[in-house]
Amino acid sequence: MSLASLVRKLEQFVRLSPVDHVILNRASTERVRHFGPRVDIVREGEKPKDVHLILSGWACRYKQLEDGRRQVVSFFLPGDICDVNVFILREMDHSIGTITAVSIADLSREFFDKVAAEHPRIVTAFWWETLVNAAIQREWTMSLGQRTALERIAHLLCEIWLRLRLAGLTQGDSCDFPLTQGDLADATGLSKVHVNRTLQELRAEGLIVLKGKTLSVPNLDRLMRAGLFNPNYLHMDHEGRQLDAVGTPSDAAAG
Amino acid sequence: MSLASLVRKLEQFVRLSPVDHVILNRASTERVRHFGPRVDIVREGEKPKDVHLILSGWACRYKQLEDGRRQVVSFFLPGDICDVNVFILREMDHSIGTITAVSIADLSREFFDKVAAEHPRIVTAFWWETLVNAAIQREWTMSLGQRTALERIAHLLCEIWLRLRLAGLTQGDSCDFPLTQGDLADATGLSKVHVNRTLQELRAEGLIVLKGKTLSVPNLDRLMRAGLFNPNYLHMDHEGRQLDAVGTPSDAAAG
DNA sequence: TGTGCAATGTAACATACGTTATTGAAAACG
DNA sequence: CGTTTTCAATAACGTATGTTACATTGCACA
Repeated sequence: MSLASLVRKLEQFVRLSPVDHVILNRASTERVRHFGPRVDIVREGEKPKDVHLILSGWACRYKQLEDGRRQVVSFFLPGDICDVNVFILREMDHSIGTITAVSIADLSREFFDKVAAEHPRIVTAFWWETLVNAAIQREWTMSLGQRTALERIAHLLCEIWLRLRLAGLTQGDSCDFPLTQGDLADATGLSKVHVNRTLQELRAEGLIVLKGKTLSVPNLDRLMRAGLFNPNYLHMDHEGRQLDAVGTPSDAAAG
Repeated sequence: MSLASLVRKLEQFVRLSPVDHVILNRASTERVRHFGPRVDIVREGEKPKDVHLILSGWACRYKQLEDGRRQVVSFFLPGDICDVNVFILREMDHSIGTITAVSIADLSREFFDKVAAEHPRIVTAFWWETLVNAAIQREWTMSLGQRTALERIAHLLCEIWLRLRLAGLTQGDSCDFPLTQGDLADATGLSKVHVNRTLQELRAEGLIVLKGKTLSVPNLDRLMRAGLFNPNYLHMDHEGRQLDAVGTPSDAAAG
């Protein structure tokens, strides 16, 4: 289904050929699996076999300490690829769990070997994906190390917002937002109670409207300022294309 | 000089051919630069041109907020590669600065293109390096989000210790340790004062001896327990090779 | 071989955030 | 359609860590 999100995202960065499209399309329809919400897709310690492409739904990567302390280390949105080439490692150092119901396509080692040999544009696009994911992880390090609770949450919301927008999953100034306050707590290293307090503060300042499972961001600039958010780490611009162009896919693709 | 550390590290994971050795050797002697301590090698916002291989000395990646808050997001030790393929991005989202005097080799885009086309073993080794760096960044997220000050510092020391040992840079139970308490503070998201308090605590419990620029770890197991350290994320084992084999390079290479 | 600056150490005090507990409101479910 | 469970909200209280300030040590360099 939402192979569209992957292609849209990658094409923001590299122009893919018709053949590239066919390859990606085939890979994402061959071995599809479905999961319910709040379920593990992969567990720490397992041998990684395939690379997972999120077709729909939200998931997360998380780690746990012996005593149960849990940290969400990243979120996966539709169009995200879990870890290009993970299968060269012997075992997973983290788990992947769903937030909502999720559909994934399993991408085999053979698929990546073929891509590496025959589809250089896709290789570049996958490297871009890999480098951006690394940059996101660094930015989370920055957030957890230096940002206050309010800045941290504002920053995370900006990041999710921009990533959803790039994947074509925002409607106007709002989007689906299935994360619970507990999820936000696990991702930001805060307690649930403090996440609650902080969300109220963001609401009180009119920076967000968050109700049910919908988030609205009436003024992205203000939210970005509140979170000391600098979008450079998402590397959404390429070859002179500007961040503002996001949201107008036809223009962007033409660039 | 310390191309040895890179090769030793990579060979822990993939057996490289004699030709691979020649290629790496040439790349790491062609364009070498030297820097003093506490100096920037690359600055946020610049266009990435080359990939940097650390030949000797310690460096770090760091980010800064507008108001000056600074976070070290990773350390580079001899044999580390800064970011395979960064040059596909338009601009750096972080800076790289030296801790000690540092020598680096600049690896060009052409070098990576050539490797990609002709040296599959090196490609695999570079992917391993990339995946391990990602795993380290996730583990830092875990540390900053969930570990207490003492756990955080103990964990970081274990990580550095194992990475140095893999690079062949430990002597018995001690190693060079040029990080100041300020560096540790920037890396762990703690204040300098609290880093000082916490180091005293680690010393008092006999977990570390840290004096001048030398660190000794009399009992790695105990330090690992104090930091809730699980070495799996460093992916130092491969094809049945065990972590214990680290430190006996000839055996390891024979595996 | 001082002399200056950076790094370390210590103390007193401040605070952002955590913990525990309870309640109400939605969802999920049988 | 009630029942159960999860999620959100709020309050009272506790604490790990931050801040400011200053003293001490150690090392680079003149």
